[in-house]
Amino acid sequence: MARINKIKGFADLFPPESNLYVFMEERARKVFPLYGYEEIRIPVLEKTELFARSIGGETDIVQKEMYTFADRKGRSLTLRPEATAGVVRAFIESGMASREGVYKFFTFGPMFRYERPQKGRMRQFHQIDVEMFGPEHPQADGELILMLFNYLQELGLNSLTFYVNSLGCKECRPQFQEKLVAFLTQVPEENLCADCQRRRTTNPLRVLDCKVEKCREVVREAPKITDCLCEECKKHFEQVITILNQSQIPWEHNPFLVRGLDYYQRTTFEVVSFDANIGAQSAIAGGGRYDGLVRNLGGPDVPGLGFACGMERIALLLEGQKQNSLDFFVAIIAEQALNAGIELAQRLRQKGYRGEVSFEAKSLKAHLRQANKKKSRTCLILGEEELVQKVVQVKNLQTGLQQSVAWEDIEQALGILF
RNA sequence: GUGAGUGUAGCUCAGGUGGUAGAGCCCCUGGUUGUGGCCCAGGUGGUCGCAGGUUCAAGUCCUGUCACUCACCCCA
Repeated sequence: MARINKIKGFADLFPPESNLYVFMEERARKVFPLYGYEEIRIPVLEKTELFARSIGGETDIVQKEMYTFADRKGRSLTLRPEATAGVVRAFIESGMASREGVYKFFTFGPMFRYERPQKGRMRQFHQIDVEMFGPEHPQADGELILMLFNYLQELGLNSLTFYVNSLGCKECRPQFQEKLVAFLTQVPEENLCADCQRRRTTNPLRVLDCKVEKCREVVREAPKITDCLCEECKKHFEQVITILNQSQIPWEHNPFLVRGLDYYQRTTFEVVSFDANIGAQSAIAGGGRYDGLVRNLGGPDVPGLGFACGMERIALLLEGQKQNSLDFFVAIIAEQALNAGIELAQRLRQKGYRGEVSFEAKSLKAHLRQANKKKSRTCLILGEEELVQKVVQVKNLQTGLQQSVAWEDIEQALGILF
C-alpha cells in the first residue's frame, strides 16, 4: 500500500524536540502569571472576515498567505495566521471589553500561513501569544517588553537584541507617510531595487526595512518616523524608553522597524537573534500596541497591546537541551517475575519516581544496555532468586554500585541510591 | 509566487569514463549459564524518490514528474 505522508510545511514533533515545546510552555506558565496574566484557549478556525479586517486587507498575510476554506454551507473560514485577532474577538464577544479594567491573557498553539517553508518557517507553526487590554500608559508597553525579556531569560536565552520603534498614531503617521513618499519619489529609480520601486507607491513604509544594500543606503537619508511624531506619541515613546533603560534590557532604537500588520500603533518591537543556527529568519518574537483594533472589530474603544513568540525559532536556539531521563528501569530476567515488576514500579511511581518496566524477560545484558540507553539512573533487577527472597537488586548506573534491597524498602532505597 | 540545491539502508553519506549495490553510525545476537557504557566478532535491514526512454546491460546517460532543503518576498 502506498504510504500517506504529512503535508508540506507541517511537522511531527517527537522527543527530544517535543520536549523543547513542553519546556517553553512550562516556563510561560511560570513567568506570565507573575505579572497577572492568565491562560486562555480560543479556536483555531475563525471567519475569514475577522482577519481581513484586523490584519489589513492589503497585507501579505491576507493577500496570499491564508488557509481559507469554504465550510459545508459555503461560509468562508480561515485557519488563524496569528492569534491577536481571535483573542480580540473573544474579548469583545465575552462582554469583557465593555467592562472597564485591565485584562491580561496568554495562550499558545498552532498558527497557519501558506508560505514556502524554510528554516524557522513552517506552514503550521506555533506561537506563544500574550495580550493586554485596557491601559494606555507607556508603563504598560514597558512592562510588557520587560516581561518578554524576563521570559526569554528564563528559557536560558542570552545575546538577543530588542528592536524598538514607534509608528505614531492616526494623527502623525499619515503626515510622516507623505514626507516619506515625497522623499522616495525624488530618488532616482536605479537607486532602488525592483521591489522597492513598486513599494514606494503601494506600501512606502516597507521600503524602510528592505534588505537590499542600495535601498538601505537610500533609506539612511530618508525621514525618520520618530522625528515626525506628534507631541503625544513622542512623549509616550520617551517614557517607554525610560522603562527599558531602567530595566537593563538590551534594546536598540530601530527607526526602520515596520511591522507587517496594519493594526500596530505607536510602540512596536521585535526580538532578534544572531545565532548561526537560526537561519535567515532571525526574529523570534514581535509585537506592539494596537489601540484602534478592539473598536475596529466592533468593540468599545479599548487600548490593547501584545506580542507573539515563534516557538519553532526559539526551538532552534534551544536545540538539544532537554533530554528526558528515568529514575529507574526494571529488568525482568525471569518470566515469573513480570507481574511483580509492574507492582514494584507502581509503588515507586506513587512516590514520584519516573521509570519503566520491561514487558518481556530477556538477558540481563540486553536489559542493562536498554537501561543505559534510556539514561536511567538505576536499574532494578528481578529474577528467579529475587522473586523467592522478595528482594530486588538495585544497581546505580552511574557508579556501578549494586545492592540487594527488600521489596518493602524499595522506595527508601531508591532515594538513598541516587 | 520567484530562484538555487538535493533525493542510494532507520540516520550521515561513498559509489571516475554504464556491467545487476557499499561504509560508518544505529539496532539485534554472541564474546561474560544473571551485569550496561569501551573493545572484538557476527547478523537484520535497500522496488538506488517515481515514471518513461536510450542500451545486450542504467544507481550511473536522456526526458518528465514528485518530494525535501535552503534562500527571496514576507513574517513569529
